Formats: sequence, C-alpha cells, structure tokens
Amino acid sequence: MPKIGAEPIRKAALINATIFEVGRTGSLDVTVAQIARRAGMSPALAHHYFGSKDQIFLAAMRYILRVYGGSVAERLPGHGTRGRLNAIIHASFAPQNFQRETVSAWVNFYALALINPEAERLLRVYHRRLRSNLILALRPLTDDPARVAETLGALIDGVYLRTVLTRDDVDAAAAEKLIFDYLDEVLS
Amino acid sequence: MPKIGAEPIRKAALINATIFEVGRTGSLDVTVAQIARRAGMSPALAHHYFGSKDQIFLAAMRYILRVYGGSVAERLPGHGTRGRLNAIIHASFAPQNFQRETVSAWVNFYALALINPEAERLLRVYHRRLRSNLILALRPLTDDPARVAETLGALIDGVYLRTVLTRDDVDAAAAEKLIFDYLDEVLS
DNA sequence: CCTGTTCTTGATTGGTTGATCAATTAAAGA
DNA sequence: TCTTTAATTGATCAACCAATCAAGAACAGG
Repeated sequence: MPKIGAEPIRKAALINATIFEVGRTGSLDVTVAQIARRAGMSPALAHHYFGSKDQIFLAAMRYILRVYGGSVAERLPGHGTRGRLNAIIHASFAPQNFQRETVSAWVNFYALALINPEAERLLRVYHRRLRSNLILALRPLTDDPARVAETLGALIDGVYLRTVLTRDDVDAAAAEKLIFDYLDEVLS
Repeated sequence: MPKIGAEPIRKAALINATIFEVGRTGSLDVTVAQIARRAGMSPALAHHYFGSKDQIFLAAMRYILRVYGGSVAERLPGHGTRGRLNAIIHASFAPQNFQRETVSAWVNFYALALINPEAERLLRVYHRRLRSNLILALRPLTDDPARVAETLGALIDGVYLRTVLTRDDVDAAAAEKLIFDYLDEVLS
C-alpha cells in the first residue's frame, strides 16, 4: 500500500476527520486516535504527518478559514451597486456555515484563539480580510465605510453566534434579513 | 476545623476557583484537582459538594450570568430618555467583563452550550432576559422595538467577541462608541 | 458523655491519552 | 538487483484524571 505521494492525501483526510469529529462531539476534546481512526489510519501516522495534536487542529482551522475565504471570493464581485456587499453577506450565511461540523469548529476555534497564539493570529487574519473586503464594498455606498464595516462585521459575527447557539431551528434567512435591514437603515 | 455550615462557603470558593482556573488556562480543560487545590481543599471534597465536574462548571456559569444580570439591574432604570438603554450597554462593556477570567469563562461557556443542554438552557435564559430588557428600553424610542432589540443584542455580542478575541489592547470605550453610533443612526 | 451528623481527606481504581520507536512493507532510482 | 526513501503500524510508556470509598476528625444536641 505505501505508494509515494500519500502525504497530501493523508493530511487532507486527517483535516476532514478532525472537523468531523469536532463537529460530532461539539468540542476540541477529541483524541488523536479518534481522528486517525475516522481518517482510516493509525494514530501513529497522524503524529508522523502533523507532529502534534495542536498542529492538526491548526491545520483544520486554516482549512475552515480558507473555505470561508474561497466562498466569499467566488461570489465576488457580484451584480449591482450592492453586489460586493450582498456577496459577502450571502457567503457568511451560506448553508455550509450552519452545518453542525462548521458551527462547532468555529465556536471551538474561537476558544482556541484564547490560548493558542497561532490560532489567534489566524483569526486576526480572517478579521482583517473581511474588514478590508467590507470597506471596499462600502466605499461607494457611504461616507464612512470604515465605521460601517466595523459595525457590519461585528453584526455578522453576533447574528451568526446567536443563531447557532440559541436556536433549535436555524433560520439563516432571518439572520440575513436582519443584516440587510440594518444596511437599509444605515445606507441611504 | 469541620464547622457546620461549610457547604455554601466551600461551594463559593470552588466556583471562584473554577472561574480563576478557566481564566488562567483559557479553556475548560482544567482538572477537578486544580480547582480544588486553588480553593484550598481536596478533590474529593469538590466531588462531595458538586457531584461531578460538569456540575461545577454549570454552577460557575450560573454565577457569571447572575453577576452580569446583577450588574445590569443595579444600573437600571438610569436617567433620561435613553437611561435604560445606556444602563444595559454600559453594563455589557463594564471593565469586569474584560477581565481575563470573565472573557475566558464566556467564550468557553459558549462552546459548552454546544454540548451541554443545561448550559444551552442557561444561555437561552440570558438571551431572553437581555432581549426583553432591550425591548422595554427601546419602546419609547422606536416604532419597532423588537427588531432593533434583536439587532442591538447581536451587535453587543459581536462587538464584545471581536474586542476580546482580536485586540491586544482592549478598548471598551471604542466598543461602546460603536454601539452608540449605531443607536444614533437607527433611533430618531 | 454520648450519639448522630457534617466535614474532610488519603488512598485507590479503572480508564484514557499524547507521543515515541523499532520494525515492516513497498515503491523509486541506479 | 541493490539501495535508499517514504509509508505505515503495533506495541508501549509515562502521565493524568474523574470518581469512589472507607475512615477519621470535629461539632451540636440531648
């Protein structure tokens, strides 16, 4: 079985398995053995490719952020005056982001960012990128794009968090509507 | 030493120690032994009073929510037309909420709510109470207090989360200003 | 002084976990 | 064919942990 070129395949499988297991258990309290078994290999191999459990988590977090970034990018520039804005908001409330695995990954990575400097750095990068995307989208629509972007970014995070944490029936459409209502009010 | 009436004192000490240790480590990955030692007793006693580690966490979460609720209540009704509103917002961004222990407790309890039904219930209660407080405060200020309350609540959560997660220098004043700017725009 | 209750812990246990390492298998290259 | 390199795992270890329990210590009430 040992064919050369297994590394990227194994790593991808481990990242998938990590997100799946974090989603299934709802916490970062998953063992390397669980992850490795889910990915169809021995725990020793997982350590071989990633070195430590922390590195596995960070790779999974990078992947989640990359997917989100990609989902924004592929919707840009969009159509119309608010095309860019709509694209970003729509990406943020895409069904993908409400899947159990994604939700759990985000919330737990937030917690991870509190103790792991690299996780914190990744979160910062994500925030910066979202912020500059929003400012670019808002420039033709308001006098103070920076301020509106700051508010809008926080609002997106807050609405997302409340939707996933305190709703049985996740209503992405309602969440989006709340954002657009805000925009209708603040843009004019 | 075994004086009668130790239970509430021991429990309080354990709750304090729990919040301290969760804050220190930045995660829920603290042992009962750590908590008990910090509270100046044996791990066995902690189990004796709370039954399980989960119950200790939930008691700590109840305490955090109660403190926040109290900090809102003691500022109400406030002065002037926006008195109630100012009070709630001011309580949400009080220095206490930016202490390492409090921040870590909140973020980790968010994650806990994903897997522990009782934690989720507690979070729901908090959200409901904040919501009805906001609606009451907004009734004389807008035609649609429910919608503004929903937005404002999410905005408070989002701004708080971003402030504590992606800032080295926590600037509570800037966070508050962002909230008030939103209100100035949407009210009137 | 005696008895029941509360308080308290040391010792223990059954189970788990991240990580290491030697050893095996198979492909690639010369 | 022979050698080097990548892939892969079983076995294992040292550490840690939540929970239990029996037993001791001290107080209150009678």
